[in-house]
Amino acid sequence: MEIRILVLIKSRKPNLITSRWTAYGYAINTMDKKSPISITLLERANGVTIAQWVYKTLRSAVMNGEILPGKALTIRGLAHVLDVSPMPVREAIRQLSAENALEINASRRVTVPKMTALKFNELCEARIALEPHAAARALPFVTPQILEQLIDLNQQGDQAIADGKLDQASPLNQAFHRLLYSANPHQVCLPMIESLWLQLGPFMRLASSKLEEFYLVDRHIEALDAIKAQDPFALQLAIQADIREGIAFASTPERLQSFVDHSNQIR
Amino acid sequence: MEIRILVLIKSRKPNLITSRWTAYGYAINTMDKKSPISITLLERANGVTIAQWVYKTLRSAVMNGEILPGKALTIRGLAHVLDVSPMPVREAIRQLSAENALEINASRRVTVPKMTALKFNELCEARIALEPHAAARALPFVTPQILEQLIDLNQQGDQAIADGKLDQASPLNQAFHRLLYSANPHQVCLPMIESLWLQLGPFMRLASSKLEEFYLVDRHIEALDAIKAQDPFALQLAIQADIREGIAFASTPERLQSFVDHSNQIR
DNA sequence: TACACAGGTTTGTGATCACAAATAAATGTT
DNA sequence: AACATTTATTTGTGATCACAAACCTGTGTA
Repeated sequence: MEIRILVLIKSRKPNLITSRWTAYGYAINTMDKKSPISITLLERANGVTIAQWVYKTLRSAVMNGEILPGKALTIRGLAHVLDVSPMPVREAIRQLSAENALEINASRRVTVPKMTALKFNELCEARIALEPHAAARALPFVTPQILEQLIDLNQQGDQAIADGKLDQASPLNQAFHRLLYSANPHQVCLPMIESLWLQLGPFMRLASSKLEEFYLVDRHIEALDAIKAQDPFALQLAIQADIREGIAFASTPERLQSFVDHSNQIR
Repeated sequence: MEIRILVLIKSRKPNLITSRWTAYGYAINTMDKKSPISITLLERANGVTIAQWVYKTLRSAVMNGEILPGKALTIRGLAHVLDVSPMPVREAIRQLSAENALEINASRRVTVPKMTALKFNELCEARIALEPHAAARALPFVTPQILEQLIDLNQQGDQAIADGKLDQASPLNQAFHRLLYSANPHQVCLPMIESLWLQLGPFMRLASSKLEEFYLVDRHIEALDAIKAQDPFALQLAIQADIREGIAFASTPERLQSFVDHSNQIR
């Protein structure tokens, strides 16, 4: 049962009436006091444990910027939203914090980390240190079949952009990179690269929401050419250029700072 | 109570007597049937949660090669050894597997991953891609105080080697690198680098146990000189050389393979 | 001797509960 | 009106339990 009434209540948050008594539309039912977290639920495949499903769901929510940086997440709150017990949520949170996708502060509160301009630079430079390397190490293992899949993914990405389906472009871009790097059967960099993507993801999403027009560019053609030519150096250059141009919206420190402010200001 | 008797028992493992009945010194007490996992317990600092303590303890056990690659770990078994409930062990295992220090196979069995020659190469090349980069990014932030601490750590390391305390050398070497990289206040690479160390750790320990004499060399002097000169390129070269020489015991594919075989053969 | 099968046991998973710490809210004081 | 204090609530942590799946081990069969 939920009763919504307009009532004068005390609060620390100053308002127009007095500094102590403010008008609020307040739900008596304590259930509604909980902060309005809403995340898109993924489909739960067969044979997947609840903990894994919670992990993937939370991961995609973070990646897509559905959880605002700085917002406190609670185990019970998430468990309630996801309609599971707190147990799998605990494990998922622990796993995500190990990947630096979530932050656990000293008093054990869980948040999506806030972005700073300097941290953004560090993350991008780390990508540039790792991804061209991973690409070059994978190059000898790219079979014609994989090359074909890469070409296909690239075309899908171009098509998505042409159709204005910008929300599909980023996952397709990631799929392109992931497929290339994982051609290497002894790949050890991919988890680290995914962690970097995960840390950049929410910011990219929130920042791009500020752009009226968001021109997506990539250097996949050059990368594919380098693969065909089995030229590791050209491939590294293409991947590096691809990364740098993907963050061109932060071309100057001032623009980057304005995006950072924007992504942290949203309430 | 433990009773050890020599008894003929059936077993799948063929032996000299018949293929089905073998002689075993067998402990009747079922408690002793459990695999003999023994790990050194770390001290539990004040205010540290049990889960964190379990995490650190397991982490150091993996790093020091106390748990043999391929050996199945059970939550209850570890909980019994560590004298805690299964709950914190679950969280620690989940965290370590997210850092690729432990492997969870399809049927949810937890093991320390086995090393292969190719994976070893990948891990080392990943270190070389990341660590010089992290060093160069940290260089502008190395204060005179940090430089002093680095010099001190280097001397401690040299002293440990001179005193034959080889078990102290590796942690001191890691501390040197860690301190350098973490001079950068916006460091994002360190968790990834630590993950690489963690994956290499058990193998390095098991491999070095095969060496009668294990000459430890480092290029810390060159690194310190480069820091003093604020020369990022020289620093990168020094770190790269430091890493490469640290794995010189695997100088040829054949030698590496023999170490891999050895580290996986131990029972 | 090799393989399949059946039993008993162990194991991971997920739910629930108790408790102390942390947070939030209300009250008191200046 | 601002700050300190008390009270109430929420929260993370860790323990215990139930259950199904996986595993081990001995037995039967070809």
